[in-house]
Formats: sequence, structure tokens, C-alpha cells
Amino acid sequence: MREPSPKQNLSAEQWAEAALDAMASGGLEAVSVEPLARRLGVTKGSFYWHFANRDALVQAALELWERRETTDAIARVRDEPDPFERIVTLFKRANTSHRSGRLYLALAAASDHPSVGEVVRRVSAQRLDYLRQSYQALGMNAHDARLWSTFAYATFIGNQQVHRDAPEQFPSGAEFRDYFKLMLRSLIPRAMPADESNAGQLHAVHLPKT
Amino acid sequence: MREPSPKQNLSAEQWAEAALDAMASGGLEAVSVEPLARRLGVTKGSFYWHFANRDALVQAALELWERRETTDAIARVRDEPDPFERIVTLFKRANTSHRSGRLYLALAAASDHPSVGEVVRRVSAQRLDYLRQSYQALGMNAHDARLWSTFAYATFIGNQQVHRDAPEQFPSGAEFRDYFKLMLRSLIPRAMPADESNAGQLHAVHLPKT
DNA sequence: CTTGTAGCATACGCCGCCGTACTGACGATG
DNA sequence: CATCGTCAGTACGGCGGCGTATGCTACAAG
Repeated sequence: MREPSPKQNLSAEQWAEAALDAMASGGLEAVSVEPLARRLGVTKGSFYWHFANRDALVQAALELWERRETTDAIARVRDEPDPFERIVTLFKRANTSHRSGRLYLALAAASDHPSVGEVVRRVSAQRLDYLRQSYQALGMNAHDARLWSTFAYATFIGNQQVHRDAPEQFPSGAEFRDYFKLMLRSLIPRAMPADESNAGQLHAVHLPKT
Repeated sequence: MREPSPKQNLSAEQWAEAALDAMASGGLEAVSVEPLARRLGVTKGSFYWHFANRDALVQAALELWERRETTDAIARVRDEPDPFERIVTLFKRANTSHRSGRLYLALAAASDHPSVGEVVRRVSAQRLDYLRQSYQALGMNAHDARLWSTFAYATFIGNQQVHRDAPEQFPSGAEFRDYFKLMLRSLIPRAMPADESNAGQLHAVHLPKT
């Protein structure tokens, strides 16, 4: 078939998708050909038709993941003109999409693998850069924007980690709403400083009133 | 020998120590008997003398880790009377001990393993609880202390994660000192709501003067 | 000197996973 | 109908890690 029939690519992407699923639940080591084949109801014969070897599957899964975590993810907030609301949206998304968070943590834990480490670095760098730009759009200078965006991003990631490692301890329900408000107040300054001397005023109100 | 000679336990702990090393660099899967034996200059024959099987080694390593991360770690800050300085010390330690941070992340990534998950949960819970107590000692009520301590702890963990996943992006040198100050200002409130006169005392931020 | 034992080495069988043939079913095309 | 490309099944060899069985050495006790 010369024409790119949609059915052709389906299988290859299904393998990559299944590989991402396996990573999310069992880490990179869980991406093994025969177990994945069993899970998909086929045998290795199918796999080695679509991919040269196991590493090619890992590569394909990584490309799929990178595209989703950068281009696609950012495209979904680019139409938000207000930088404040943009940050809030990113923050909210980071605290709700558990599957995506688990996937990131699993991949980050496997960054010893050279390809994985590369992709994780690129994704992290791009997220950080986008956050930094948003903070600059708030009126912050480059230096402060770098500090604040790193701070905020570390808290994003840390929340996912704590939520996974100590789910009982993590706030939920009404307490989570208070927690979320506290983080927003602390991580997004509302009044920009005229000069750097009164940076302490950025968070004048501290304690949750509720 | 009936008498507990100190030489007896040495080997067993060395195995556990090597297991922790392997975890820190290669995750839980890297704790394999034969590679570890090669690294220690012995063979499996030694291992299966000290341990029943691989899981027993994992268990021993976990116990060693848990003790170090809870009892021992907290004991090193218990003599600090000022809760503010106690939090600063914990924070500073979390941002400097890279090896310990990598170990935590590696173990947390393997919390699918039931024993590992249990220990990670206990360690996280204990750290969070200790932080919460410190915030309460600052004059905070129980509800706020829970929110703030979770916030601070998430940032602890997130910093380790970002430092590992995007080392190029993470602040270093003079920028790190600014970053550290920003986090301290944001994560430890200096003015308590109503009563105490210790606000002025807390206001004096001690900078990490390396 | 004999015996026992602690500690490690050696050799073996087993299993799970990788990768490579080779074969087979099926539809499209000539 | 014969042929070819697509996709999946089957069978095989190899490797690395686990666990066991057994042998070897040093040392202590009697």
C-alpha cells in the first residue's frame, strides 16, 4: 500500500502507548517485550515486525511522551492571555493529572538510561523555561523570574512525589483547597516590586484566614 | 562463638550498605546478588551465607535506611531549641546532601514493591510530622501547620528532583543563595497572627553564609 | 592431631527475557 | 489463480540473574 492508511500506524503507536502504561506502573524495567505482548494479546512476532529491538520501542515511547508533555501540553494554555491565570492553570493541572505525574516520576527515576535522561532534561528545561516566561510576563525581571519559576516548579514536582509517597498525609477535600490557596499566594506574587528592596512585600498576607 | 564479636556483623552490614549504594545509582533492580558480589570482591557463596535470599538483603537495606532517615537524622537537630533554626537546618541539609536525596528518590520510585512502599510511607510520614511539629512550635495552629509543613516538604523533595532531572537549570553559586533566601522567606512565615512577641526575633533571617 | 564450624568458592539447574530464524494467514494486485 | 507485502505465531539459542549443593580453607576447641 502506497497510501498511508490509518490502520498501518495504529499498531506501532499501540505498542508505544502500552510501553508508557508499563512505565507508569512498573518503571522502565517493566517495558519488556514478551510481557507487553501478552498484555496486548499477541506474541513477539508482532513486536519485531514494528520495531528493531526493545530500545526502539523505548525510543518511540519517549518521543510520544515528550511531544505530549511539551508541545501539546503548552498548546492547551497558550490561549490564556493572563500570565497569572496561566500559572494557576498549570499548577492546577499538575495537581490533578495523577497518571501524567506518575509517568514523569517513573521516567525521571530512570534517567540513568542515556536516552531517558536526555528527554527528561529537555522536558524539565522546557517546562521551567515556560514558567519563567510566565513569571516575566507578570512584570518580574529575569533574575527573579528564574528564582520564582524554579521555586514553583519544584513545588509542582514535590507535590506529585508527596502525593504518591505518602498519600495518607497529603491534604484532600476542603483541606486541599486551603493548601492550594496557600501555595498560590506564596508562589505567585500579586504586587510587583518597584525595585528590589521591598521584595519582602510580595507576600504581605501570610496565614490562611479560613 | 557464643560471644557477639564485632567482626560478625560487619559483613552483613557491608552487604546492606552496598545494596543502598546500588539503589542510589541504579534503583531497586540494581540490587542483584551477583553484581553486588563482584563489586565487593566475593562470590554468591558469601551472600547466601549471610542472607536467605535477595529479598532479605533488600529488607536489611531498608531497615538501615529507615533508621538513618528518621531516628538518626532527627537526633541531629533535636538539640536545636529554636524551631525556626531547626527548619532552616533541615532545609539546608535537604539541599546539600545529594547522595541521600538520590537514595530517597530511587526508593520512592520503587514503592510498587510492598516492603519499599511501606518504608517510604513511614519515612515520609515521620518527616512530615516532625516538620509540622516545628511549625506548631513557631506558634502556628494545627491546621495551618499541616498546610505549611506539607508545602515546605514538597519543596524539599521537589528541589532534589529538579536538581537531579535538570541539573543545568538548577540555581548554583550566588544564584542558589538568592534562591535559598527566597524559599526561606516564602516557606517560613515571620509574623505570627496574634499573640507572640517573637515576631521580631523570627524576622532576623540567618543567611547561609558559606 | 582430630573434629567442628564459620566464611567463602565453585558448579549446576532453572527461569525470564532478548533477539533471530522460519513459517503461516490474509488481503491486495497483476 | 499466482504473487507479494503485511502482520502474527512458533521454535530456537543465548544470556544474566536466582537459588542450591557441595567443596575448600582457616581457625578454634578438645
